[in-house]
Amino acid sequence: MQNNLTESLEDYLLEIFKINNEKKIVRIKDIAKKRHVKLPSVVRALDELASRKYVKHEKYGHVELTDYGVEKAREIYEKHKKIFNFFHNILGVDEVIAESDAHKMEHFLHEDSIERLTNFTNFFERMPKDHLKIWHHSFSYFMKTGKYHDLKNLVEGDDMHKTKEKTLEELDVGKSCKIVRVKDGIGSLKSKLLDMGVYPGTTVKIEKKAPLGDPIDVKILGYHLSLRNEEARNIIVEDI
Amino acid sequence: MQNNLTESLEDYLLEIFKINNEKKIVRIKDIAKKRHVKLPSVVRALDELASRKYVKHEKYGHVELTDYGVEKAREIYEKHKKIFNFFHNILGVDEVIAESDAHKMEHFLHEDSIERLTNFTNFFERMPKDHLKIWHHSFSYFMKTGKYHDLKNLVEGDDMHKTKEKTLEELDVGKSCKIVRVKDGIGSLKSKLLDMGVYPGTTVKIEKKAPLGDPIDVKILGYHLSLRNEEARNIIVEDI
DNA sequence: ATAATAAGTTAGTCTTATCTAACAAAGTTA
DNA sequence: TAACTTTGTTAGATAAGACTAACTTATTAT
Repeated sequence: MQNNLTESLEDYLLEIFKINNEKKIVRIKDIAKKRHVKLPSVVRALDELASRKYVKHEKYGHVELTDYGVEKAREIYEKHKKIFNFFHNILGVDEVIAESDAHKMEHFLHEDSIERLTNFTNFFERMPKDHLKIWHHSFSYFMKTGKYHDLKNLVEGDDMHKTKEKTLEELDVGKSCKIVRVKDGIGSLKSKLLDMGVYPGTTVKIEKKAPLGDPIDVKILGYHLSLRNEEARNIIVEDI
Repeated sequence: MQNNLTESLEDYLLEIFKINNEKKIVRIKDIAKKRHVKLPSVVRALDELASRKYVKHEKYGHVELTDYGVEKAREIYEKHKKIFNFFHNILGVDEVIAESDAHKMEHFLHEDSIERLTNFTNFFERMPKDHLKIWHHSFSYFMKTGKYHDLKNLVEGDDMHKTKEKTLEELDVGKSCKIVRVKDGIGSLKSKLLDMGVYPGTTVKIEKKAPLGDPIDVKILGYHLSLRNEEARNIIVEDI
């Protein structure tokens, strides 16, 4: 009957909070399904949460969060989102992986670490496009070569536009373009695209892009596709 | 007798590895002290580790890592260092906090997340000083003001060291300030101002500012002047 | 060299978090 | 409304990881 929650109980609390925001009624079965546990485990956890005043739960009735419970759940949720955003939006970690990593970290990561992570995220997410482009370019150049571009060139844009050939990698979010050709680069990208019916001339739109990393979300022929930088680099495009 | 380690067992293994690198002999007591547990807990853990072939341990004798154990420990240690470096060296999280956060993360953080974190860390740690300075400046300016410096100004390095330097563009409506200098920027701004008798030291007041951009109405020496953003950006000012 | 102290071990307990099996209440359908 | 299905509960088991108490072996100091 102590008052601090274990990781497991925090997970239950958060799950209840999430279900509550989707459906009206929170059922034991739903919680069990989401947490991948059996019903009795949920019941046990609810007893614990109820004894600590985070939830109300009458036998055979539905589950309700107390105000205190909502507050706590929201706190955890905020942490989760901040951590997730950093790993997914900034670092470009795959959505599923970032979810699962953040889900663990949300329980213990020091608030100072989270704050700094958040500052970082904000810095990149609110950055004007031209700034962002330079950082992005500089980073991917570093990843490719281990070197750094001369900054003046970068800012003046010399380096970025001198080659006539534009690749999908360089395209900005929201922009559409036409595929010119696909280089035979990594793996089976070319055949993968051909299978999808993507030929020169097909229009591609950049949906999402992590500031300093993969992946790039694109839309082609109605499909959503997640490309790695190395892949996007092999797709030559032109403006429409 | 399964072969994958729990977080707790990984911690024991890592601790043995660390002690081994400091002292010759690894004693149960040392492990217990480092891990803040009692002796029997260590003995139990060692039994487990021994049954999985990570350590050798004869009754009442000292503890030794197998080659396999060293390999595994080193793996964990590497992860730890990478995560720690990011949080401490890049984000600037306090050493103790970063240690403890990394110590938790090292057990589960997905290798892709770690790789991206590491790339990021390398990108910053190997960055030439002038790049880094700009980056740093840009970030701290963002933290202070929520805004972004003009990149060209940053790269030209004119105002990098004087964090307090503000341009007229950044000043809020109603505020007054003193002109420090005018950069030779666009067109004939500098000479235009000189013609008006505007020299360093002259007081300027922002009269009006359109919500999302140009022009900026200022009052100098009794004149009303309408400046475009690009012009205002070249006028360095300081608070009075 | 032997008594005292330190270090290590064994056995058994506790807590957390899961599970299965058996039972009970709600809800649904014929 | 009675039978069936779904959902929820209770009781008891198991596993991990810690603990205390009691015991054994090693080390040290007189």
